[in-house]
Amino acid sequence: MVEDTGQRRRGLPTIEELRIWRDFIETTESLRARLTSRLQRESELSAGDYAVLLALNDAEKRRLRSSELAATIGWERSRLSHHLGRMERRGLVRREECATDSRGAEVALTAEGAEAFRRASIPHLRAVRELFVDALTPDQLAVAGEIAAALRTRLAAPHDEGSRNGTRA
Amino acid sequence: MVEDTGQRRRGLPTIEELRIWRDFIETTESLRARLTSRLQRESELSAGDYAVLLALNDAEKRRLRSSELAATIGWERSRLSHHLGRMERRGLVRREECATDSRGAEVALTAEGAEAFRRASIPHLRAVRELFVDALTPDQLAVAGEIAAALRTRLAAPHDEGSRNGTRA
DNA sequence: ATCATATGGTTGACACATCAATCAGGAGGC
DNA sequence: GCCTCCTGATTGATGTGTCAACCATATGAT
Repeated sequence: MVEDTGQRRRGLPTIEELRIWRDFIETTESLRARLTSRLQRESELSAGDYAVLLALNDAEKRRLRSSELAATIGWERSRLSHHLGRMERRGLVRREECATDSRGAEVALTAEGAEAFRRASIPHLRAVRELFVDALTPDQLAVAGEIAAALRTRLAAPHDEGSRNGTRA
Repeated sequence: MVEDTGQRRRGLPTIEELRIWRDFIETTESLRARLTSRLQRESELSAGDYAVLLALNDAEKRRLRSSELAATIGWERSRLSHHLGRMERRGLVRREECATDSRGAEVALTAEGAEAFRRASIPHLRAVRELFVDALTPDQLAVAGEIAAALRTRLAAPHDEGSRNGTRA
């Protein structure tokens, strides 16, 4: 752990650090892909659909202003707009105009959307447990939380703008 | 840590476990997004471009059979084919027919592609260091490696097929 | 009231990912 | 040789993500 066969410290990761990085990012990526493909197979919902339905389902009266929804799930408005278009076509949500601000749109969960979410929810959570929670020791799980917090802090730090994104389970 | 305010253990994650999961997946997702947007800004390359260029650059004679390339970076052949089409249009790679198997294609790094990779590489690695390696304590980094290994093992286990995916740094 | 500007949201263009279908060329059996 | 089956790779359709441009309404200054 002191050898440093790689670069002689010039702001670049060592070989070992790089190995960990690649392992880490590829694995989380595979995990995400696996979970979404499973969700898709079992419930005909994409990860995006699930995030939207979850947020709406948790909301008062199962409806949200479009921009609040975007903020909740951490999406750009444009992305949300496109996605809502597709979901609306499938009957999962409905867009209605907002009483208090005529520019605004309210997004409402349809009965069909609520039902789809209900059906998807348990199996999805079970999958999260199987593929993530149960794969780790309690210690590892705790450190996973720490790591997320540390990375998030660094991402939030000034210095490098251009952030965006985030996906919900 | 023993309270378990949530579900009464029925294969579902507890509230706390779910919180960690969401933190974890959202954060890694943001990290990935940030790195790719930075790569894009600094080098006009997407994460996919980088993965392809890296693999080719490491290869003997800077060329690979299409399917070997796919295996190296863990992509489906179809995804790679589409991506190579776009990269070829930009002059980063060249597709040539394979001498030993006339179905096959060989993908070769162009001078332009090699140059683009060279320019992108250092800043990208520096970004990995800043946003990942340096954000973590040595212990956390080590555990990150363990976590990746544990998750990977679970993903590789039989039981749930439908995997695919993986991205390289 | 009028005008500049900010805000909420949509749109279009394009890159990217996944799936199913396709197609050409190898490989083995006969 | 010839037929079947397998394999390497491409294609098209569709869903998804990002960016920049856009439109309409709200808001605040004057």
